[in-house]
Amino acid sequence: MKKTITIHDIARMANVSSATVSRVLSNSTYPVSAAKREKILRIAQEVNYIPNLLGKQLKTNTSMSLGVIIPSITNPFYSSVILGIEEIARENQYQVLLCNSHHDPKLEIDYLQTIFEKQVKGLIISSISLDTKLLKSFIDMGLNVIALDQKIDAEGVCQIEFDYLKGGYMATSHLIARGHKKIGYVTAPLNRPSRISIHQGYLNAMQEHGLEPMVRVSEHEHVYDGIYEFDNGKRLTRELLDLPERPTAIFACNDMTAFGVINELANDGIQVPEDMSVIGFDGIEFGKMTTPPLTTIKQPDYEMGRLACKILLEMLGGGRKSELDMVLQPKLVERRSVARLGK
Amino acid sequence: MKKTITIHDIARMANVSSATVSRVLSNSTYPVSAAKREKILRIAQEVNYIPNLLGKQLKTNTSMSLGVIIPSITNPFYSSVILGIEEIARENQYQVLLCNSHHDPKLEIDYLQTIFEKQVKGLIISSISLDTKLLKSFIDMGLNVIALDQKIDAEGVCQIEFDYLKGGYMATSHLIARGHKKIGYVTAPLNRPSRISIHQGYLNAMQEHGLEPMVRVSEHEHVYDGIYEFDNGKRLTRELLDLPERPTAIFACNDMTAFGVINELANDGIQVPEDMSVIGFDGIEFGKMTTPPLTTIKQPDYEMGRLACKILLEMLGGGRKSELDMVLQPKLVERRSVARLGK
DNA sequence: TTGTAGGCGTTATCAC
DNA sequence: GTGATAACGCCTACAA
Repeated sequence: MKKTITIHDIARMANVSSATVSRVLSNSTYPVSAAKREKILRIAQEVNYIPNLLGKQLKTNTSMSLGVIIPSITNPFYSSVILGIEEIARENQYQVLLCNSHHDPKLEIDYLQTIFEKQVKGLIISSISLDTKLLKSFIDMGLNVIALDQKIDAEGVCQIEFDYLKGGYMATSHLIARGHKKIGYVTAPLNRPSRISIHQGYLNAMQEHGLEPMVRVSEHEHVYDGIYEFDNGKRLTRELLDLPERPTAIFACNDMTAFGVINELANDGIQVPEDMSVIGFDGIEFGKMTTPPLTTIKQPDYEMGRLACKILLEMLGGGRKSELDMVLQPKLVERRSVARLGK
Repeated sequence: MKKTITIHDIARMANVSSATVSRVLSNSTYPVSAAKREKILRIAQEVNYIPNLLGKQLKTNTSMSLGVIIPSITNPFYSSVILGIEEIARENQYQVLLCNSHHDPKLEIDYLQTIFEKQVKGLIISSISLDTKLLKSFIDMGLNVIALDQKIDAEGVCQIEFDYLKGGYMATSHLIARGHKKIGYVTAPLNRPSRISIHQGYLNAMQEHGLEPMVRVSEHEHVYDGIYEFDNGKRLTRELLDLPERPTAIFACNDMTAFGVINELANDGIQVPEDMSVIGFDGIEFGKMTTPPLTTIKQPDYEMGRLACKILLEMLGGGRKSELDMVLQPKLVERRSVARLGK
């Protein structure tokens, strides 16, 4: 294993001081004679010099890394978010430290701590459980944080939220506009702000049209997991089908759940959208690949990641320190799982 | 913004030397009197001391980070791999630096360089394009690398491969065992070892039973992307359906492509598995959620990630430096997209 | 334009 | 047990 080469080695070989080498090799604007510059560059090349960023970072007190804490990377919504984050980070020479919290508050805290110890100055986090006191203390010590998707009630964090209420309202209104009156809503437990809002949006739309809500909520979840959502969709749909008066359309709190709905319907020989309309929520890529493709409410995942990272980098650059909050808007994506009633 | 506190500050406050503080706070086994230890711990607690890992890492020449370079996190296969990696990493106090290469050789090199400059000593990479000379030089300088899924021809890298040939053979044999004789194979371009192997496995099985291959290959891909695969599946299925003699079963080179196959069939009113059997390859989670659930060949993604990380950590721990290569085995996952012919 | 020297925060080697 | 002190590799006043 080769010995690693430092600027001092190069300085010796080039008969200059390590300061000069540093100035050349760190692309500083500091003036260095063309001859020496060229010589240093040549030697660095020859000996295959690799800078040790730890030294630089210790000195300058910057780690070119960003922390990202999300529940789970296998959730396609979050993997798109990360893709967006990482893309912007890369363009700015930053790298991403990935942390899957699994919604575990203890893990979140551990990650937060380690990240900060590594002198990471920027964090994007989607959390519902984080101790805001702790977060606040890190912010006081210079951490810049962006709360994604899930609101965090702490001063100084920039919020990028999503209008779940409007999304729920939009989905329901779409079904109503298509002539549906008996519209079922199936949802995971109402134990998160986002879920509560979607549900409320549904209720608002129904009430506005004098329609009777038909809601089915699954019991408390233990693990967050795609198959869990899928099974929820199946089970709750079963309940809806067993009703004396079945709905003509089902709205699911997320796309995975909607896949479960469609599956259960298919098992019963019920055609979508001919016999039953289905609408989801999230707009994950896989919705395009189901049969039929899923009509849904799009939450801009990839764009959300890009935006979050851009803002974070601005904050790091000393730009806007001001609290900037924003609410991203839902968008209806019409595919083929919703039919006009009585067509 | 508060001033950050160092061990020297604590040393001053406790009337001890910074060496003693370091010994206590870094959990060294070095003997320190109980009284001082207790005092130092108390003060550190009071002033909310946060160690600066950059200092430690510079001194000890270790960054507790691992690099992971994969094509794209939005590919569910890779997101499962990453989940596995990150889990094991976390259990060992390591963190993951995530890099999406999009199969771009230039990006891969950039990432590799940066990672190494950050003094990362362990890398897990899935690449088909990496310059092995460069990689070799990093290995010589102390980088430990594990090639995942895609073989890298460089001395000193540990390979964790997957038996694609056997997988392709298994899928085809399964269809044959179910009574199918006219079996179509649809695939993305045969420009990667893995794809070539699956294809070959198919050919082997067909030949072994004296069956005539029916292969459809899509033209060169530009972007790697789920929808691209899906569309491939649709288009190639179309070709198969337009044949004078249609197949009774279709084998797709991956699950996303298989979803496209199923979709195109459904658009034609062809029922799966009643009118046509379909089998995929990968075993991603979503295969459980389609209608019908997709029979497929499982490639152990999550377990692969865990295994890779475990081995990497062993290498880092100075354990096995020996070249250890392994080939993970495929597994048939029977769900409901394959029917026995003439049942 | 160049070099000297000090320091970033930590650990490790020595003496005591 | 404990404390100076010297690194680790780099940057950056400041002086020349």
